[in-house]
Amino acid sequence: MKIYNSLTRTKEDFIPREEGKVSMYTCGPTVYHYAHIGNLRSYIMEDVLEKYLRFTGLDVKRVMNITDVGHLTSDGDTGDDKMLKGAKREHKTVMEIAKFYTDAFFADCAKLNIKTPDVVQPATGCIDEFIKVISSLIEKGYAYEAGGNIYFDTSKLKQYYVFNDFKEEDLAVGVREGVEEDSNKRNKADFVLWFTKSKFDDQELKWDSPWGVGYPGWHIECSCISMKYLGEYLDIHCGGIDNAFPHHTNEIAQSESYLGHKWCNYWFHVHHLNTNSGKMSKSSGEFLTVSLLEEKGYDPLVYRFFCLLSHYRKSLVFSYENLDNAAVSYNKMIAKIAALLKENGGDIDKDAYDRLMKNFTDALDNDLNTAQAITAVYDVLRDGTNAATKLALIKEFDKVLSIGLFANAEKLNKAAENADDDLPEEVKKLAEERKAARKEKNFALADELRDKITALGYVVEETRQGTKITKK
RNA sequence: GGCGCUAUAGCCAAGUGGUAAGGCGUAGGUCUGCAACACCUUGAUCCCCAGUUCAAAUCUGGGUGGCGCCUCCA
Repeated sequence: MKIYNSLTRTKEDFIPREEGKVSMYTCGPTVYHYAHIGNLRSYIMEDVLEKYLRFTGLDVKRVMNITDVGHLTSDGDTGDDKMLKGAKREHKTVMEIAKFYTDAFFADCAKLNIKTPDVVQPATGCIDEFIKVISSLIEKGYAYEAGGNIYFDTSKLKQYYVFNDFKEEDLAVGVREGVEEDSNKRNKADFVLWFTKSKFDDQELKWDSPWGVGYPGWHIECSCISMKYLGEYLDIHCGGIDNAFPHHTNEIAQSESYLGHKWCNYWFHVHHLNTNSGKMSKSSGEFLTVSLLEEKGYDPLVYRFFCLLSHYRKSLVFSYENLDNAAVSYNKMIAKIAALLKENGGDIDKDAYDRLMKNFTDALDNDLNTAQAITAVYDVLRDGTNAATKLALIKEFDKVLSIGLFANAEKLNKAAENADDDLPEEVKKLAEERKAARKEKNFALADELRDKITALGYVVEETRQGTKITKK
């Protein structure tokens, strides 16, 4: 499989360090609010990556952190603590907030068929590891104390900017409103490993450390949690593109300084979901969550399908028009599969199976081209081979795509079978009358009766199998 | 200001040097009392300019537009 590596900025053959095994790390959510569907795009694409690696026979171990320690809006002693802000907003303790939104996050993932990683580790459970690594970095001369906080000294590195060709003097510090430069730093790019000074007197989560009571910086948790569960070497690190700098850059700085050797070989970055006005964020525009989409009548899997329709390294624009487009395509696809399920029968045609399977694997082997993989599903549906072969392929595809191709098609068929049973007596009666009217070719009456049924909230359609009445 | 990504039909989108996949929509048709469904048919020389090449949407250089990052962000 070829995969684009942000570190080398080229597509490379993916070769795990240990044959047959893959260690994979994902930056998890900060649990101070619901995840919006832009956040979830990354997790969907990473889920496809993980499942495809497994599909090709690799044994994947995937670890994800949960950020339940407050992040400041800047390394300077300014801004707000996100966890604390969330807690205040909802009159709960920080730990209650973390628990609530962690559960909410995994509930959303479940609706989107995102597999829970093998290890999920909240940052607050690894304070000892953080202290151990920070102590070692100080010993090795990569970190220093200033103004009560511990900072990483980026001037000690041969190359700090690994993903971008930033020049230190060109960095616009404080480019955002409300972000001030921290005068304790020796170098512009230095970052905090451990805080003891905070303007938040009521900071709930604090731990004792060799440097005083405080809490960890933003970046240290991912390095430590990864090393704790996956060891000194990592095959793939995933995350949103906005984390490439500074978060991932800092992770590399810390981890490699601590380990004394290269840490992670492949960096997989998912690009953003945008709205017409730019990047989707929690602070501006409509706050789009999975629950909101459900309220509006969309199956969460339609959103997953929508994401799969585009490449993970391209920014994707979300609009209801585009989602509707995806929903129509998705439902038609499901309907076709439902029809195949009724045919079934026949033996699997090995040649056709291999040929059509190749379309699918070729697509995903090429830097996880999911749009092409969806086309491979259409290739199957359109092909002249028998239903058994098609269904076998689709079942395999969906192990990776996870868009409920089989499950929803079966559901559709079952719903069609039981449709009549669920109808209210009133509707059934009108339907019988209409059937009789049609038989007598009294179409005026039939149309009148159809209008009555429609008025009760049902849709009447003549299919090739007979009259179908469904709830609107 | 610096750095990075990107630009394909009405919309979404693939394409990684050999003459533009697929999906949605549109229009026309077949079928059925009508409608819907289904099925068939229907569309672009690829932002602009220059260059390399027998050959470029695909490579190079220069523009222009969009998006992102530059210490909250997936």
